[in-house]
Formats: sequence, structure tokens, C-alpha cells
Amino acid sequence: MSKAANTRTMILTKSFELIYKQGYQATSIDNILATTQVTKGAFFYHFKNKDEMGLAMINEIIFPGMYASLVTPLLNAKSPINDIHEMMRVVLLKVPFLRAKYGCPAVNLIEEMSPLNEDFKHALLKLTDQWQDAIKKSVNQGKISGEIRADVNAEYVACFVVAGYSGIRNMGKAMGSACYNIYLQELKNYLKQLG
Amino acid sequence: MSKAANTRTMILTKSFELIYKQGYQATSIDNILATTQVTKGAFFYHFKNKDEMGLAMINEIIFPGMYASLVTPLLNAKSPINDIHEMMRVVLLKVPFLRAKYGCPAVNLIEEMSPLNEDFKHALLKLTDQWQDAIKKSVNQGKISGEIRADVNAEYVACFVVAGYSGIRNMGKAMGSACYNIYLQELKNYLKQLG
DNA sequence: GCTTTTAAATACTAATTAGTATGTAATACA
DNA sequence: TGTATTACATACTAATTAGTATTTAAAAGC
Repeated sequence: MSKAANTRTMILTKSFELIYKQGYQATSIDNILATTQVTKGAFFYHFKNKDEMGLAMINEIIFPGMYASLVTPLLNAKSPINDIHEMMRVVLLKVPFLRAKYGCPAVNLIEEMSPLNEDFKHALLKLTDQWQDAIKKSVNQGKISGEIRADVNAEYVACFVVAGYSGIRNMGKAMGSACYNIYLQELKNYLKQLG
Repeated sequence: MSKAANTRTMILTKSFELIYKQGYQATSIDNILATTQVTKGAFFYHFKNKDEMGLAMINEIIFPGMYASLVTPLLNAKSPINDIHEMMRVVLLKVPFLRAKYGCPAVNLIEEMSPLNEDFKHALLKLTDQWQDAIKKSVNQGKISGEIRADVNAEYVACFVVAGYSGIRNMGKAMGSACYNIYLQELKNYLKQLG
């Protein structure tokens, strides 16, 4: 990677860390410059303004990072009940750069920024859509294999699971990671009921 | 109500509306003053600073408003499966001052402010705690009446329901209220499985 | 090797921010 | 009726904000 590309990536990854912990609006450009040791000239050479950096961060850091944890594990799913639950367990308890007290970076940004920035909203919706789609396909696969009842609405299940994740991430911010295990238990009960 | 108490209440209710729509940090004191027609002197006479106003808004506007919709309907619950579902239906589809695109004011504030302000976090946790407690009591009541299986963990159910609400409110911000009906359908499936 | 383009450093600006200092009506109370 | 106290109004300040203008160094292309 060239030196220029390096500073660009560095700005994005450090900005991600700060924004993940503090929120987008609470993270000032000066704050980013102080922690990256990058000068203002360099920052505005690589990004037209703060929002353009934020959008790049969503597309280049958050999207691929979350996609790998949320969508990829479902792509060759064999048993939706186990696979969806296991995907959720890993995301909540195992992914190292996610911390209960800071929630989920994608969920946080939807909450904070979707009323304020249409571009952010659409970029984050893309992730949600693809995750829901992967869950839906997994459930439909389960209907074919017979693990899932034929009358189950795969799209509804996907919506419910995504909403549940988003919600438990929010709860975890105020109550800590203890609620994650509770959620996983009840998610299992919900999923079992689909069979 | 005295004139002074009137301006105080007016500041809180208008601040609530602005903060509900824009978020806490995106709502400046000047923004509040402009929409209330209250002067800066009046504002800082009633509140030591912005955060003290925010805390008063949580305790005096958000808490009682949400309590009436979330907790009160469950206090004399007869059938948890129906009552919890109906409570959720009313909250999502009927409460007039809540709009899908703005989410839930309590959920929004937990998301935005719980990492930044301990007082906000605790004030909002109080609401969550009491809501979970009401759900738990309702489920335990159902276990006595026989509507709910004896092996169901009421606390887990409460956690799962609260997380689901929080999550679907977040989804609704980006996707609109269509997902509310889907969520309600799947919530019903989850609740039925408890019996 | 010279020139052009890329990448970045420095110094500035205009707007907005929360909050203060001070002054003045209105109200309560003695 | 005089006097506190309450409830505001106005004008200011210091810090922070995103963003710009200008200069300079590094690299690439010829």
C-alpha cells in the first residue's frame, strides 16, 4: 500500500474506533487529527468533508467488517436453526473488536445518523438488507430440507432476527453483556418453534 | 401552574420534541431558545446547564410518557400472551406522539448518550428495569394461571421482549413502519410458544 | 534533471457552541 | 408600601467547530 493510501486507511480505522466509542457527532475532526497525528491538510486532502469521511468509513470499514460476521457465516448454511443461532453467538460474544458497552457500530450509526444524513442511512441499509436476505435464504433452505415448517414466512423471520440483534446491542450498552446470553437462549426458543 | 413553572415545562416539552427528532447533541440550546422564544437568561435560570435540562426531560417527560404506554397496561394483566402483544401493538402503532422515522425517544437516548453521560444512562435504565419487571410479573402470573409453561424463565422473556422492541424501533427509523407489523406477527409466534 | 502532480503541513476564518455577567422587571412578603 | 426574592432579558466571552487558503515537500513522469 502506498504511503498516501496508508494515511487514508489510518484515518478511517482510527475514526472508526473513535466514532464507535463516542458516536459520530461527538467525534470532532480535531479529535481524529489528535489521535492519528495526521494534519488537517492531510485530512482534507483525502476527504472533502467530515461526512464524506464518515461515508467512506461505513463503506470501507463497517460494511466489510460486519458483513464477514453477519452474512458470510450464513452463505453455505446447512441448518438455519443452528446456523443463525451460532452466527449470533459469535457476533455477540466472540468478535474481538466489538464491545458490549459500545454496542454495534452499524446499529449505533443508524440510530444516531439516519434522521440526519440520507447517505449514511442508505449505506447502512445496504448492510441490513443483505443480512436479512442471507437469513431469509437460509430459512428457505431449511424449508426445502424440512427443518423449517412450510408455513413459516422467511422474510418475517429475517426481520425479527435483525431487530432482535439491534435491540440486544442497544440493551447491552446500558446493561452490559450479561443480557447477551439471555437473548441467545430466547432466540433459540424462537428458532426452535420454526421447526 | 405558575408562570415560572409554565416556562420550565414549556422548555422541557419543546426540548423533548427537538431532541426526539434530531438527537440530543444535534439539538443546541440556541436551537431550543429559538423554537421556545425563551431567552437564554430564562433557560439558565431554570437549568444549571444543558445536561441538567436533559436529565429533567428524561425524568419528567420521557419516563412518565413511556411508563404509561409500556408499564401501566401490564399492571393488571390477565393473559400475558395477549396483554404483552397488545401493549406492543399499541406502543408501535397507536401512541400518537411516536413516529416510526424518529424511533423511540428512550431508545434513541440510550443509544446516543449512555456512553457519554452516566446520569442519563441510569435514568433511562430505571424505565427499562420497570418495564422488564412488569413483563416478568405478567409472565409469572401466566405461569400461575396455567397459560404459560412452568419451565419458562420470566426474566429471560422480559429481556427478549424489551430487546425486540428496542430493535424494531431502530429498524423502523431507516425502513419505516412496515416492519412493525412483521415484528408483531413474529412476536406473537414467540409468545405463543411460551404456552 | 526538470516539471508536474500528489500529498501534506501551517495558519487562518467564520460560525456555532455552552455558559456567564449584569441588569431589570415582576411577584411575594413583611 | 417598601423590600427582598424570583424570574427573566441582553450582551458578552472563551472554546470549539468544520472548513479554507497558502505554502511546502515528496514522487512520478518525461
